[in-house]
Amino acid sequence: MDSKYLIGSNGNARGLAAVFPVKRKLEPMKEQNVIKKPNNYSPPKQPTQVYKNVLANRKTSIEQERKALPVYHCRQRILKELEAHDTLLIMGETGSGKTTQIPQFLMQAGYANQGIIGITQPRRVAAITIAKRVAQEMACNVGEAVGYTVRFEDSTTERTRIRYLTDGILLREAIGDHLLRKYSAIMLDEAHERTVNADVLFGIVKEAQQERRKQKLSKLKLIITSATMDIDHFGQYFNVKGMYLEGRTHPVRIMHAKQTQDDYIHAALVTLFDIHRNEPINHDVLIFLTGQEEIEALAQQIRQLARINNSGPSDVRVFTLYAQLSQGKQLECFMPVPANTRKIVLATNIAETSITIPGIRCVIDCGFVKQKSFNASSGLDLLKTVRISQAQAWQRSGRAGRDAPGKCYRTYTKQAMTAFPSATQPEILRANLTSTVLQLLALGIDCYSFDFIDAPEQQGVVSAYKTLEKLGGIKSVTVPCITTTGRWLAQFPLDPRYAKLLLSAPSFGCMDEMLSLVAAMNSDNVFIGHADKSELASLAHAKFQSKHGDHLTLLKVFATFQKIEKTKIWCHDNFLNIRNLTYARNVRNQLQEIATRLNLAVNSCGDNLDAVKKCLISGLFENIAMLQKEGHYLTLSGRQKARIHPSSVLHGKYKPPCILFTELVQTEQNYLRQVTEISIEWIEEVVPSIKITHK
DNA sequence: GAGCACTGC
Repeated sequence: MDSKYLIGSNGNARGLAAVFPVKRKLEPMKEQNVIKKPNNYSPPKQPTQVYKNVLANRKTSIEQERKALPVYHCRQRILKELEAHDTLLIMGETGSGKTTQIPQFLMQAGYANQGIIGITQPRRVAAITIAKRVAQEMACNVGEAVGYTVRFEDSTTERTRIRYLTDGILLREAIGDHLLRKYSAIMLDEAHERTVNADVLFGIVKEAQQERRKQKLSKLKLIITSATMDIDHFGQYFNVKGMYLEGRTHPVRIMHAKQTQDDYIHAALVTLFDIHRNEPINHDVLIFLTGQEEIEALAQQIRQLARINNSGPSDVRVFTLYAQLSQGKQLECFMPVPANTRKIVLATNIAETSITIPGIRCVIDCGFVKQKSFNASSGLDLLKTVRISQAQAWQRSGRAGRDAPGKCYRTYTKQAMTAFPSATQPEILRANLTSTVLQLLALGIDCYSFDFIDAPEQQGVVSAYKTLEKLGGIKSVTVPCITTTGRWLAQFPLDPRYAKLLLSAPSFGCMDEMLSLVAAMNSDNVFIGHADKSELASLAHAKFQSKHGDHLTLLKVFATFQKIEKTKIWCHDNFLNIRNLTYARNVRNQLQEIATRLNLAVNSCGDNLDAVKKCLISGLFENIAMLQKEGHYLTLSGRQKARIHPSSVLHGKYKPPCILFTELVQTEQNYLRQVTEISIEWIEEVVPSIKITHK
């Protein structure tokens, strides 16, 4: 092996290696943002009877565990601060117990007497598992005093006082009631993740709080919890000072590369084998990489090298971990490995927050991540490998210290890291805003004046308004005003362009088909393409191919899936992703419920599939491209040069003169993903405002 | 003739 990359973990660096222990510094709390004590403050009520019963039933071992949590000792202080201030900002480190304990403190203090306590989470699984844990602590069943609400699943009852929910659900609820009247307290957990939903919620809860004060309604208490990085920003926005909660994690020693590495995969590989030679065999390794292909390739390489080289004292077991992997394969990395074997997990940033693998003592961080961003002027989606942020680097290294002291090897220099952005850019600054803008309008809020913690660029907002105007959802771009159509569009948990497809489908006579297609388009790729089994897979997929293009192919797959009984075997035999198809089924059911509520006729076009294709134009009229004589396509709006993506059924075959596409993505080139042939004449027929200039 | 990170309603 090339020795210039070797890491000497004992400090005698050779090449890449170098030992630079780095301590994470905590910024001292700033006091300038202290809020004044409100004058109309009333002390909370006494504990409810429900809670007294709960206390009586609580098991002592759980009680001991609770007392050991760092947050437990801050109970009085948290309650006191919350009495004095309506908003509380808590910097809670991993393992502080904030998410499970603070809601219980609030309930105990009587905050759940006139309204419930809501805690938002960025992820479904988190909302569910935390609710279950807290129910256990309170010796009740989920759905009694404690419950959760996530999409497709609501465990709460009228008895529920503490409710864990995803931020998306709370945002939906806000559309129904801007003042969030059913809540007496809301905790926005993991605020530093800065999801689009959370960013919008910040503004909404802030306004709800002010408005309730103005209307002399019951108070809305807010607790924002975040990791340490962005705390000043939150402090200024909410006009409060932060409170620090220590965590319970172990120290992680950080090692940076001594020299710049131009091949981070190779650097990771060499580092791994160095760890394997020098570290105790029971220290498991987690390697952060950027994507599926990279992960599978490196996994192969490691397995081979381990076999040939036998370089280490013992064996290795390699696991891969990324979102598209089946549930079963994902769970494999949780299984214990035989003695004298090292567990090596190659993961995307799914292992950064979503999945925690026990036993990890070493992390190798390549310093890159694949990130999606949206360019409003070209309508281009960019999926690029970019540098991670410094915050992300710390998050990754922390994964080595969950169970015991650990080590983190960074395949980039300490110097290089200073050039990394300090925090990941909030998603709202790089997302397509059509959906967000409409949701805000449904709330009666104009995006131009909304109090964003970080306002998106004007251009993105304007282009979102323009799209909404073309969809018939708003009246004017300069002074946007939501229409009845707009209100209907906002009813669907979909991109407004997809929602439009459902609103227009009845008049094309293809609602049944469109419900299925939109549901399927909303789920991730249903086709499984194996590198080693590609011939078998494409043979299986060929059965579903429609000459019209990818949309009707997808529809055929989903329709067959809906009819089949033994879905598991069928999906396996046909190289289809059962998880994504099942998700599509759930989405379809939800969409159909909403359609029924809106009195939309569920009609079917049978074999007249032109109806489906025409209907697609009604929402995706911005996604049309024309074939040029040079052989590439040019998008109608945005005038981008692009080619049909190789994954398309229309790729490499006859090139239709006019196509409709789902997405324009830039990777190495511009690609049109999911395409369908349409007639040029249909465009003006379906959307009269679009004029096609020939040649 | 190339390849898509991660969430969520």
